[in-house]
Parts: sequence; C-alpha cells; structure tokens
Amino acid sequence: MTRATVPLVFIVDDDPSVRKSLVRLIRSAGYEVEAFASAEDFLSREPSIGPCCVVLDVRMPGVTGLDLQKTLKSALHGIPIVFITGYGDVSMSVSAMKAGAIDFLTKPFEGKDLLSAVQRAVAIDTRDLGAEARTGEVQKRAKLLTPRQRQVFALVVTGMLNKQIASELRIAEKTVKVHRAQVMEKMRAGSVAELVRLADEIGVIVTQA
Amino acid sequence: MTRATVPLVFIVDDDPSVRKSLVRLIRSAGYEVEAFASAEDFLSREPSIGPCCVVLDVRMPGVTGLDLQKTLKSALHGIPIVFITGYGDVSMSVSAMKAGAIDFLTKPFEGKDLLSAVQRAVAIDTRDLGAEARTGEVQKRAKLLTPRQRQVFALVVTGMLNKQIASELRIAEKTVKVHRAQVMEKMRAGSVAELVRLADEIGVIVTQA
DNA sequence: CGCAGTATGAGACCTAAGTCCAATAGCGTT
DNA sequence: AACGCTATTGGACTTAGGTCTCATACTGCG
Repeated sequence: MTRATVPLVFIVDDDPSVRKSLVRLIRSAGYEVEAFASAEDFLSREPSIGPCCVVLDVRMPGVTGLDLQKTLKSALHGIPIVFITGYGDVSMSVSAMKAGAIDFLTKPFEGKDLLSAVQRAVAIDTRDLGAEARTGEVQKRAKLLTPRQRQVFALVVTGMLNKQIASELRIAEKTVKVHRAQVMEKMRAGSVAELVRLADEIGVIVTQA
Repeated sequence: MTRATVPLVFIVDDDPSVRKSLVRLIRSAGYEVEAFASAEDFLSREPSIGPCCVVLDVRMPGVTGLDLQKTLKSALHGIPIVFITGYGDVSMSVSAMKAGAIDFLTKPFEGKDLLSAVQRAVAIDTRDLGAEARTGEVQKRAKLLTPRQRQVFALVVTGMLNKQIASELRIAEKTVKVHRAQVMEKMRAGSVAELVRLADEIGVIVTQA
C-alpha cells in the first residue's frame, strides 16, 4: 500500500495564458498539476501511477484533443478526460462524450464548473485504479497456475463435482483433488465462494457443462 | 419466452411534418414506430414491454426533451434516448449525454446517422431487458425465502462453513443444513458456485465474517 | 545426466455437506 | 381447536471434499 496521494491533474492547452490560469485554478483546489503545450508533450511524459485526470483543449495545432482522446483510450490508460474549448460545436462535444469524456466545457466557463468536473474525473480514476489493482492482483495469481490447474479452476467455478471434472478431463478424481487444492492455494481462496468471485472478476471462461 | 419482437421506436416531436418524416424514415428501416406530439402524450402511453427506444426533440413547448429524460430515468424505465434538435447548444448536448443519452443529433442530420443511433439504442435496450429479466427472476426466487433462509443464504455465499454459520446464528449445525438445502431448492441453484453468482447478481448483503 | 516442475495417482483418514425420517414448538389463520 | 408455515433439532447414513504421505513418469534445462 502506498500512502494516499494528492490527485494529479494534467493540463494540455496550447495557449500559455490559458494554461497559466488553469494551473492556478486547479492548484488552488489542492491538486497536483502538470501542464503541457501539446498532445505530444503530454504523451511523452511517463504515465502517472496515482489517481489523475486530464483537462484537454479540444482544438490545438497538430494533434487535437479528440485525437488525443482516442490515443489515450487505446494506450489503455483509461484516464478520465475533461474537455474545454473555445468554440462550442455540438457534434464535437457529442463525439467526445460518446467516447467517454467526463465533461465538455465551453469557454468561458465558471471555475467551479471545471473544478467540479475535475473532481468527478479524479473520483472515477481513483475508483478505476482500485478495481484495476484488485483485478491485476488476481490475474497475477492466475498466471501462476499450470495449464491443468487452470482447467480444473474453470470447471470448479462452474459448480461441477470433482468426479465430473475428473471424467471431463479423463483423469482420476484423486488427481482433481490435488489440482483443486493447488488452485485454492495459488489463488489464495479460502472457499469455493471466494474462488467463484475471483474467477468472475478476471473472466475465467466458464464453459457450462 | 415471447417470440422475437420488432423493436419499437417512439418519436416525440411537436412538429407534425418532422414527425411524419421521422416515422417514415424509421419505419422504412423495419422498426415499429409510434409518434407523439408531446412529452405528456408519450408518458400517458402504457410502458412498452419489448425492446424499444425514444427519439426525442430537445425543445418542445411545455415539457422539454431534457425534462422528459429526467422523468423517464426516475420512472425507472431506463429506455435509451436519442436526441434530435434544431438549435445545437453544447451545454445542452453535454447535459443530455452525461445523463445517459445514446446520441444527440442536430438538424439537419443524415437519415443514416439517426438510424445508426436508433440501432445502437435498441441494441442497448435489448441487452438491458435481458439483464433485467434475469435479475428479476432471481429476485422473485429470493422473495420466497423465509427470513432465516435469507440469513443462511447470505452467510453461505460468504464461504462460511455450516458450523460457522451455526455459531453465528446460534443454532445447531443441523438446522443450518436444513435451511441451506431449502435455499438451494428455492433459488434453484445446483451448486454453491451458482448460488454465489445468483447472490452477486441481486446484490445480497455479503457481510464478511 | 540429474534436477525441478508438472501431472498423475494410491491409500488412509478426517471433515463437511447432503439426505432420509421423525419430532417438537411457536404463531397466525380459519 | 385444527391447520399450515417456520424454525428447530436428533439420528443415521451417504457422498463429497480436503489432507498427508508416497510414488511414478514425463519434460525441459543446464
């Protein structure tokens, strides 16, 4: 466990004066802030570890905010985005929102509106990070399973009896028990109920019998 | 099981000529269509049973599209909404999208754009209906449980042993077995694994031991 | 070639869970 | 009072699951 961190807010806007005022505003709300003049600059930064979000200007020379949104999504970041823009364009805002943006503000906007959007964005990222961490941990454990153990795992969480699993895999029931015990051990599950939840969390292929 | 139904698309727009052309367009794509001149008219219609969605004009005299969106959401319909509007207003579109609208089109729009939005909306509703039906069925079963059975249910899906449950509820292990068997019966679960999934689906309060 | 890891299983035992049959007791309805 | 439902438990068994010790065998690696 790392200590609770101050959320980090990235600002990407090509206008220096806007950047400056955004930085001031958001910093005043108690966030850590980093500002970038272009999408490229932001992308070259190493990914953040703690909770964060991006405040993104939609139209910038070169890579636009919407382009960056796609990039960020495919770069598996899933970092929440708050768009800001000078020229409001409905179809643009709708695309951005459909693509998962947290909010889309047109200048001029109230400082508190941006801060509330940032707050929501950060809250969402915090939640996502927690979920990812949990899932990642479970996947890490699942990786320790041997192929055979994985098979037994998948069948156990289906609710099959040891003898059924045995006949399915054409091995002795005794052997199933051995694998099963190792699965419980490696997945650190204290009960079948827990094992089922772990399986569902990482989406083990549950081939119904 | 009812037979596969043609999805039903509701149109709510105060402009008769717009209504007429929308009806024609959507009907031509193979959907069942019902048009209404106002939010009130639409609300007075009895709720649809099959997959459906609404194409909603944002601004209408009286109750606007956005108002109706709120109403529909609280009326627990969850019916997917596709907005259309003459005057594009970014903040309005963003509110609508944040509130869960499927799409937000500004007139004039391409017929295919609307149809693709409708298609997505209907697909989402179909999915939701399926999920609701499943969950509803499970909840119906859970309602058949007696209070005691419900308690045992909650503890079983925690992964507790019968003896642990017994001491938790201060009853004999024998009694737990009886309740447990009745829970499996009433919930129609063939295994603990299934029971756990049913519990998670309806959100049984899993008080960790 | 020997070692580590994996897969397989036997034998012996223990614990947990499920199944019958039966019985008692309280509570609310008819 | 009689009936039905719920909750409770006992006894007797069966089946399922888990544990421990041992043992065999194949495979890839250094």
